[in-house]
Amino acid sequence: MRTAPTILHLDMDAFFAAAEQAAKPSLRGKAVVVGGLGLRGVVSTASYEARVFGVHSAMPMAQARRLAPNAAYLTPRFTLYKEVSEQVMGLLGKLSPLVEPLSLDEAFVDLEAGGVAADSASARAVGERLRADIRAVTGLTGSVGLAASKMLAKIGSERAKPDGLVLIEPGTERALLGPLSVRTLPGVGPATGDHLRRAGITTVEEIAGAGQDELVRLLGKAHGAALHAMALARDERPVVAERDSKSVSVEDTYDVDIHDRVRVRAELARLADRCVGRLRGAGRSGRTVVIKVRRFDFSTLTRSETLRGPTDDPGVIREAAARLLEAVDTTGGVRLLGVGVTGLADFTQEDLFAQAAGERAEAEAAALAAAGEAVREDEGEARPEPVPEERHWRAGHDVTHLRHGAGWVQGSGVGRVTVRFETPYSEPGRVRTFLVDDPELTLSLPLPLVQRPEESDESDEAEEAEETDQGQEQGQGQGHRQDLESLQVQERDPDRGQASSAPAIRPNSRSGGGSGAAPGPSPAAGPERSSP
DNA sequence: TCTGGGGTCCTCCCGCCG
DNA sequence: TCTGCGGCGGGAGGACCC
Repeated sequence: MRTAPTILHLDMDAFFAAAEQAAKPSLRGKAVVVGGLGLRGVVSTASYEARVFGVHSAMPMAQARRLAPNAAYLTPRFTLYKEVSEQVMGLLGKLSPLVEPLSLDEAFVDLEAGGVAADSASARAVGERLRADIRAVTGLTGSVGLAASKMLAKIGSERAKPDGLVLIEPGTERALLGPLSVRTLPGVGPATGDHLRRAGITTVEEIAGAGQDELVRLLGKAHGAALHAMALARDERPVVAERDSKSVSVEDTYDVDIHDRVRVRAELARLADRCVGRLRGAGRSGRTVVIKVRRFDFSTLTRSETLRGPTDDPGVIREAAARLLEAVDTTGGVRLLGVGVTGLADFTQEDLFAQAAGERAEAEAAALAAAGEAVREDEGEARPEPVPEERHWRAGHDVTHLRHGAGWVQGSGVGRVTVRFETPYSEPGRVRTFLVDDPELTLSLPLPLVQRPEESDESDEAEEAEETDQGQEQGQGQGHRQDLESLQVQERDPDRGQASSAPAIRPNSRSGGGSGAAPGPSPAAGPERSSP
């Protein structure tokens, strides 16, 4: 048990939403909600301004829209978040060789392994410097918790939010934890919380008082014992820098339930191919194939099959998934399908054969590899993507217009796309509306949130890059050019602008696509949010 | 109101085997 | 030959986390 607060937990504040606000000057200080905009989407992150209305993570998007109709609704831009995350993780890496990322916006750092003196003043100084560095490098704020264990460091950062630092002095842990809700402890979710409540246990000190035997009786061996230890502030889990993943899976929720069995089979095959793509991308293979089916009534079932050896062969995984589906009743419709692989290895059954059987088998393995390549080419064809990805005007995504410069998609629908022209370094910009197949409009890469001095002429470069893409874009756009005569370029006052209120039309039926709602300014949000 | 996607870990059950 | 038992792997589901 450590006696000094040498474990640091960093949690970026409302990460996705904050990154969007940094990228889009017109959204700063406004309610911003990032998540799936499809019919069955949920909220990934809500800005603090949106939380005032009761919007929070994991809430159904439809409910969020009712609570905060004037918020800006954006689809996630993982490219941007990953870039910012890498910058942040880079800063953490300077503190210690022992950094355990939990997600894009959260990590533990073992300061002791980084040679930081084991006293509160040193830890606090490191934490404050980190927060300043994060702000300077990314323009965003993060909250820091410092304590002698992971659990307490995490509780610390939670209490520090937003934009703060909390150090839990060794010796004060029990007093701090005691009155807190059982839900504060990691591993206590809605079900366990209910379970404990029915047993008359609602606070951490009541867990501690109940005794380990009672906890084990209530929750089972592993969970009960772990929870009792946590309640006594005992948490010896080390910071682990690298972890091999143990499974790879992909899943899709459909806007409308699928009833057609043939379509279910086709979707499952498509998911199997995507899963193999991810598996191969990670250089892994797997032995157990799992399918997941969520039915119309939200009941979820999984079926799995363990193969004789690990494989990354799309044909094998597709066939296994198809076999597993045969045992599942899908009458009534399915809302979600998934394919996963567990029992991961760094070699395949084919590799083993090759090793064991010498040259002849090696030749076979080569043939198999060639077959794999062929299938990979098939994957592209098999994917039903009649509309090129580039022409999906997803709310929040960056675009460049030949004449108007850099901006982002504010919304789209009925053949129009509304763009606000501004960059992370500009003043709030103006809004203009174009036809969705306007050849002068192209998707572009996210700009860094903080302008680096040597990149001051970056926007020019970005425009040049987009111009190179222009030819392709035009070619792709020819097929579905329509109602050119109705082209209208609408200009709006940047402060009062409201994007088209036309009904949302999703350019493609798969989740993740979609038209954004108009992120008009939300008058109620402003005054209620005092800047930190 | 209507519930994403990608994971991890745990528990329970069952059949097989010695 | 039958039965009981423990270990183990596989399969299914639940809970939780970000």
